[in-house]
Amino acid sequence: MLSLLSLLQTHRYWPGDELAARLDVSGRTLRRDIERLRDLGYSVDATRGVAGGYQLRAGGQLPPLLLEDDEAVAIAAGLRTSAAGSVGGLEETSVQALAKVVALMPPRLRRRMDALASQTDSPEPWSRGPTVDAAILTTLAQACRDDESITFDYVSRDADSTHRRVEPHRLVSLGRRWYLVAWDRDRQDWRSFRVDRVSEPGLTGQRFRARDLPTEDALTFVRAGFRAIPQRYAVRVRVDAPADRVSTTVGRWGDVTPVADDACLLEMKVDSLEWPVMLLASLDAPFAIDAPDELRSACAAAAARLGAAGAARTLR
Amino acid sequence: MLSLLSLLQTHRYWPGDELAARLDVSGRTLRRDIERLRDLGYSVDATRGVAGGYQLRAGGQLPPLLLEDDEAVAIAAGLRTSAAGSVGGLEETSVQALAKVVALMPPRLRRRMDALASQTDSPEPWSRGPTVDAAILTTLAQACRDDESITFDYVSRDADSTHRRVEPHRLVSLGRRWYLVAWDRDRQDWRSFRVDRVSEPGLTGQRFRARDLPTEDALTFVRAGFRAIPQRYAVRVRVDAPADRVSTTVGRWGDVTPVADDACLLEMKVDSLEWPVMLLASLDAPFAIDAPDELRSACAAAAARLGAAGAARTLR
DNA sequence: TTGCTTAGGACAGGTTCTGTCCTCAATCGA
DNA sequence: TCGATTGAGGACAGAACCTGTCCTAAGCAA
Repeated sequence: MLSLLSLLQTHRYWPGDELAARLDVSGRTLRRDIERLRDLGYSVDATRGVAGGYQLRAGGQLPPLLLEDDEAVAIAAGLRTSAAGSVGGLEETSVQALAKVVALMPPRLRRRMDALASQTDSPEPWSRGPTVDAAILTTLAQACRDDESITFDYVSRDADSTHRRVEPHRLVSLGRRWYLVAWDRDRQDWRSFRVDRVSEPGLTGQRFRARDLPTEDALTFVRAGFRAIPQRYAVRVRVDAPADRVSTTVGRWGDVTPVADDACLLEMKVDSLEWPVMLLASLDAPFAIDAPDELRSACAAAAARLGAAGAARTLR
Repeated sequence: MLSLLSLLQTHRYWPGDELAARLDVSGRTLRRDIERLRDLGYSVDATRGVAGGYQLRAGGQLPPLLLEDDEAVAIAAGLRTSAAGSVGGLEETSVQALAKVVALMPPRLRRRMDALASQTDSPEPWSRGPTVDAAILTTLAQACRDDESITFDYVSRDADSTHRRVEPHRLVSLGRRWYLVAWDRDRQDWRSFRVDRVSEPGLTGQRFRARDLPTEDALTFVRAGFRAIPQRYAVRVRVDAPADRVSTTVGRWGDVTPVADDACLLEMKVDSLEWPVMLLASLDAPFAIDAPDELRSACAAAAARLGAAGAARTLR
């Protein structure tokens, strides 16, 4: 029946006798198998008459997906970018799905995926959060899923590097960073680890019995460990352009509030002024900076460089 | 056996008697079923002895993937971003995979996916090519796969809008744009359509017999229809910073060639100067513009705006 | 060495599947 | 309207397969 399901997925439309020939069964048996698929919840439509046939429709449940090699690699690549945050709100699910796909990938597809990753630039080179290696994320996700203890090197905030042996519980995406909530075997206590500071994760092959978290869930645990550190710069700039035009460029990385027909207030919270400078440079509109002072300095410096570039030709 | 496969995919490790209990079969039958899966090409590893059990390994082929609802939505979202070009070289495969996943998605998951897409910003708001609606791409991909004729509205280069009835052949990704190669029924000839100019695509339910292209493949056909239009601006800028530092920011959208220890040549081909201006503004390094003249003007204009912003505080 | 797990053969009994034959019904084109 | 072509599905005989039971063998960790 997997063969039948596989055939139905590769092509939308199949005349019954063609399917039967492919599966080397009689027409009656083919109709019985179709009926069995339907009983299992798959939606197989049929058309009688001239040019009749069968087709698998989206039904009550997603059937097992039978993927070509290239498709599997594309799925893994897409999930990697989602796990990196390009699709807000799906990071954790993307990592789970990626772990599942990667765990089952034949080695030759795994190598193609890795080769692709190594020659793919990050879609957002000025990353808003630290870059997290998708391979590390995937390994951690697998360990969480399988209740398998792991070891890794960890660099904490005060730059000490330690070797850790932990029982991973859950991965949490919070504020553009990934955290691993795990039981630290050496410290005999729960810890929350920034994934961007994790390196050389290794599966140990040892399984453990999952422990109860001291908090209601992993997200709560991670938050409890926070001292609320506001982002470094709160940018406020008045831009003399319509809000919708500015929004188009800013995207989801800032808030744009109309203050007049052709003026708006742009607010951003950032750790680096690089991106607001880039943004303001590209807006073909006058603007006035309300805060912070550092942004004015950065703009002045950029203006000097851009101005000097304009002048350079004149001297030739 | 799908139940067994499903269980093996959800968790790495299963003792045999636990699996047997879950499936409500005897241990012997469980071992027979495992053997059948192995005969079908799945790699099921087993460990005897204390803490023994079964686990599904990546083997010679990717097994059918059994996905949770959230995982399917994450896969679709990731494929959408890949189809949009965030992962170079996989656009066509991503669209194919997306078409397959979407075709089989139960309506409730389809709605969740659409809802997510409508509230997701493009990962690159300053798109290098025209934005292509992933839903349109998916519809076109399905029609290509199923040899089903479609209709759509089309705005050609000279802004005429026409209604078309075509037999789609192939989607081609070329130079950051998507093209549909199809047989136009009304004009009785092959045509290549820019997907960003397609709207309201509709499946007709009518299948057709695939025709032979007049060229060797669809890519050749699309290229034959090109007048080679060079991109509008060829940017050449000398930057007084190390090449690797500049590369980090530029990513794959420009070429960076070292010309000295702490200087390099940046070359980009763009249709809009917006992005080079942004880039140069954010580089904390002096630079000299070799070409084009328009970039100097744009930098001077940006410098004026950024400079004015710096001056605004002084007046307060 | 012992206990715990998987591996797999032999067997009886029961269950399911298959192909054949057939009627019925829907669809499409002439 | 009619004929051809497709799917739907019942009845039947025969074959094939599956299951659980019982058992021995083997690998692994304590």
